[in-house]
Amino acid sequence: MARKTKEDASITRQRIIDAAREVFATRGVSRTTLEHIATQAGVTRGAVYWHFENKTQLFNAMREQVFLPLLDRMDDSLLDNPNIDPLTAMENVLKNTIAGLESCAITRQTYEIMMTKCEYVDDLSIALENILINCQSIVEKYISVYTRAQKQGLLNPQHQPEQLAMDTHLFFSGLLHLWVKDFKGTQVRANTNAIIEAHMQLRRNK
Amino acid sequence: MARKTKEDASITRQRIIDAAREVFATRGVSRTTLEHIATQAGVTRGAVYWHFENKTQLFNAMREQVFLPLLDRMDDSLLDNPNIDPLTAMENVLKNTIAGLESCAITRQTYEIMMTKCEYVDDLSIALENILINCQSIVEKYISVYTRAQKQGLLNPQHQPEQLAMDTHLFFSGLLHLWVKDFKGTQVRANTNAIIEAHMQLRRNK
DNA sequence: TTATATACAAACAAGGATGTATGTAAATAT
DNA sequence: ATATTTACATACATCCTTGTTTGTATATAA
Repeated sequence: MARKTKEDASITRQRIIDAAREVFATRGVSRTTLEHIATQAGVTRGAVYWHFENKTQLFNAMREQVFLPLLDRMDDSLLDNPNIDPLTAMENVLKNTIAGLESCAITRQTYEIMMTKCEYVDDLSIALENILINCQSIVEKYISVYTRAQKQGLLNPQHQPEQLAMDTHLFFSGLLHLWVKDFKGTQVRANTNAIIEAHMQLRRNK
Repeated sequence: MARKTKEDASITRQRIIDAAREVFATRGVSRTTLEHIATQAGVTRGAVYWHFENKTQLFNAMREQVFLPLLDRMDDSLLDNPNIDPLTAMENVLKNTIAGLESCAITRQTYEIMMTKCEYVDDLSIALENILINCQSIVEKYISVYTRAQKQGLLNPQHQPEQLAMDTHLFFSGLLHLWVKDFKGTQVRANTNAIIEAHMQLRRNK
């Protein structure tokens, strides 16, 4: 074989990441060998070792491609809409996140891997810590939204933004988990929107 | 070495299960070898293979020791208390489940393994299906509790039992996940009871 | 009391998986 | 035009891990 141009190389790199995601999703991270990934990507292990130090670094690259952009989009939807009411904005964010899972196989596979097909020990436990840190910032965003809603009189007055934010975070975290695990669609996938609407309705001032 | 009596053998079997749980919790299921487990239990792999077909069967035995009794206790607390009001009963069940995690290292380790230290592929994916089935029955129990609460006029009248049940299930599922992952205690472990109380308060008629 | 099944330990065989080292042809720098 | 990287493929050595087989001392049954 011949040496590739820089552009070709970055394509190869991306194909290795895509291959890793696909094999991870079917075999689990631990049972996946670099040989599996290389074959799926149409290269040899030499190429994988050229682009990535080891399986963990490849895993991290795969994860970051999906989760880093995710937080950015959330900022855009939640914070930059002064014309729409905060509770509806939040409802839309939750619905759109699920819609993103439905429409994008890459996102779906990555969530599936992170939730049910990897073990957070040793080097991978850092990924879990990062997820925890993201949770912090998500809850803070929820708080700011509920605070705005409260100021606009949209909230049921006996509830506090901090409590509502944590409740929503736990609710949505549970929803994501069950959505991913319920791949047959019998429990939540069929009526996710109604579930989200009911959750938000609990908060609204009548 | 000598042959043990039946009682001795069942002790050995239990020690292997305990050893498996401990090693699983620190190294993850995949990276744990039967040699690790045997050493931790003070036996050789021969003993492990005598009592269990393979690692998967050992994993299932470990899991069932914690999760089968769990559902029973939930039945007792939720269904057999006609004197206490349903919403308070549910609040107590949620609080007690968390308290059980705090007080019992075996339960805690098992949850940790099931949530962050095993990969649900191949033979282990059956465990995930079982979890899903349990979710179904848990939601049904929640529905019956909320229905009783509704009949007693305890519920905010605009909410329906089915919606509340699913919302509570997702909330508590998320809470369990975050509780387990937040082993440093900065996010939820410190104030779990307040979070549960706030969740139930959202439902109560004023 | 003898035969058999039990509860393991120890030894064996075989197949991966990983990391590294080496080879190499072409792109790119000089 | 030549030298040097680059982007891989190929080959190698090592280390587990697993499953199975064999050995064995002793409960237990008959």
